[in-house]
Amino acid sequence: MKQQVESLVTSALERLVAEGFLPGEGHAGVQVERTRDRGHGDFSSNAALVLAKRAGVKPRDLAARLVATLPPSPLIERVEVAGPGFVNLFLSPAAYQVLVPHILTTGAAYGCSDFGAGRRVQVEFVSANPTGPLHVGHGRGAAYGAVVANLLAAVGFAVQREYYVNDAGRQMDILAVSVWLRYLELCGEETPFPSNGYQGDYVWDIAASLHREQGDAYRRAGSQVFAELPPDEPVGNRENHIDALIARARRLLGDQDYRRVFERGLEHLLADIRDDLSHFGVEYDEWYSERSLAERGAVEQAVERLRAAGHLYERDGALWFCSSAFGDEKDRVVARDDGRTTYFASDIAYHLDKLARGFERLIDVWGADHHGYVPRVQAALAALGEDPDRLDVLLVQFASLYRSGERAPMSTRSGDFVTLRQLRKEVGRDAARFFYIMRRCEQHLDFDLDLAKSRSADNPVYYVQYAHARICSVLRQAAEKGIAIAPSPGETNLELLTATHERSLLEVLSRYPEVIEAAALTREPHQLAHYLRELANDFHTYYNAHQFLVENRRLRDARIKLILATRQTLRNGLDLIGVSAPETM
RNA sequence: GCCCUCGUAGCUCAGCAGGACAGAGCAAUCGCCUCCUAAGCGAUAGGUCACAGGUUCGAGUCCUGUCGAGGGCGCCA
Repeated sequence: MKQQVESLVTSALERLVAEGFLPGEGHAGVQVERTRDRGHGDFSSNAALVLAKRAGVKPRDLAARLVATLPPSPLIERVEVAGPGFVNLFLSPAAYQVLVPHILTTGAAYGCSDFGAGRRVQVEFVSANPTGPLHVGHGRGAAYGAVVANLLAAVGFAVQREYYVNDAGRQMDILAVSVWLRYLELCGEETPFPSNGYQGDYVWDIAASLHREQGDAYRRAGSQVFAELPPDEPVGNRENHIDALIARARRLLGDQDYRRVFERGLEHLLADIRDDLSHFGVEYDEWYSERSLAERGAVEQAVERLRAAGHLYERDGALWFCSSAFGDEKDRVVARDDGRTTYFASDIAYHLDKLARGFERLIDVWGADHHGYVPRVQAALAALGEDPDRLDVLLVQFASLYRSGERAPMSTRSGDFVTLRQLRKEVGRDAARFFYIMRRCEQHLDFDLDLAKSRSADNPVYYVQYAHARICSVLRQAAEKGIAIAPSPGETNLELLTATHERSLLEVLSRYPEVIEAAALTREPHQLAHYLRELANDFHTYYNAHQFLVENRRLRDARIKLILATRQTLRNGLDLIGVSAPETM
């Protein structure tokens, strides 16, 4: 609807240019917008204000000229010049009458567009290390990334959803050692547990299943394991201690058995994460292995490309990338003095690989704690001749849980945290999804568990869902009374929708595609959440003000059509957010 | 110290890529079910948009600085 109005204004401007009344250039900043105030019409354009100076005319005179030039359209009832030179456009009732059959015939596709024209976009999100179950912080990234991906798909992009699996690297070794030590305990060995190890109960679970299936196959004497290791904290350095422990485990188990223990931990946690996300309504097209990059030699190649381009140098035995020449605040190491490449090197390779796979645009959803990492990745892309602007990093702030006003603890290493699974079980998937995306992502989120669980009007999830259920209920009533709920075709009877509440509901419904597009392009799912609340509100108000199942057959038909269109729009919006649209509550 | 994000009503937050008198939900006060689910609706009250400059016809929105909150600055991932 907005587009149609926009094109009217644009063609008027083009005519003024053709007539030599306006310069042909410099129309940037000209907008057609929804008005906030009904008194200002439905749409408003600032064109005269923006262009007056260049045209050498007073804004109001230009506005009058613009109004006179506007092509006639059945959409527009009247046009006014207002204030300093705004052009206010009032839509005709007919404009809204076509909307209802449009929504009903478009159905689930209402709000979708071809804006993206099938351009390929990749959204990578969550990508948590498989060293433990997902916690509530990951949940926010999951909900956010999933909805951003849904929104982009809705406006016509070819979206690929990807999870980057950090299955290489030291953290995974620490997990493997943690599992092994728990296993040794189950075998009856007396082994201290490193302060740096993963202490969660899930480590016991993995160790137990290993022990159940393999018996004592991986058993080694505790004294042998810890003989002459550098001391753990508080006496020594816990990093040195655990690194030595990893090396010892490798040596005592041999590469093959060590690998098996390692794989056991990885597979267990990955399966757990997949299952968890799947129940959360988050599905991926690709689980991309970091290890596979290294095994293919992609990391070496990336480093080689940097070297060939002359952006590497050696210092203190390590290999550095001069990222500071590309906007980073300091240079970064890509290969350590022992020759092992860093996580950063893998990440460069990974992003190059994404581009090589043909995505026009890359979206990474990261925790806000990684923000310092953004400039170096973009620096690497720039250094290799890629356009760093093709990578969009969206930083999601942490979420804190509040239960009866108290903040819930969060610490991955100690295993003392609320998991996404627990959250889902406690508040349900719908409430969790909705609450997670209610706030802008760069805003700290205080997740009120009591509110999310409350079955009351205070709870925005129920509020929106209730609007949907209420419509279904009305239709059930109608069916019970033997009233036909199949609406008449086309625009029949819609001219009867003249009440203020009906007009208002129609206006909100007509805005839905604009909301989807704006939310997708700005990557701001919260706009959709707010919109749905507004739509639900308008519906509830209407419900309270008018009876739908009235005696007058034609009016009843019109109203049923209107609430069917409302239900469809609510459904579509909830679906994008990943929240169910219940028929009863 | 340097960098990032944020600072709007008592509380939690919107404010649409600068626009016409600053919005919503809670909480507070007052109303509304012989009627399609009251998990609902209406009304009242409540704000120098942290502060100071600047850009602009026009600033909550853009720029600079100050103050305040959170986060980040490893040959960790």
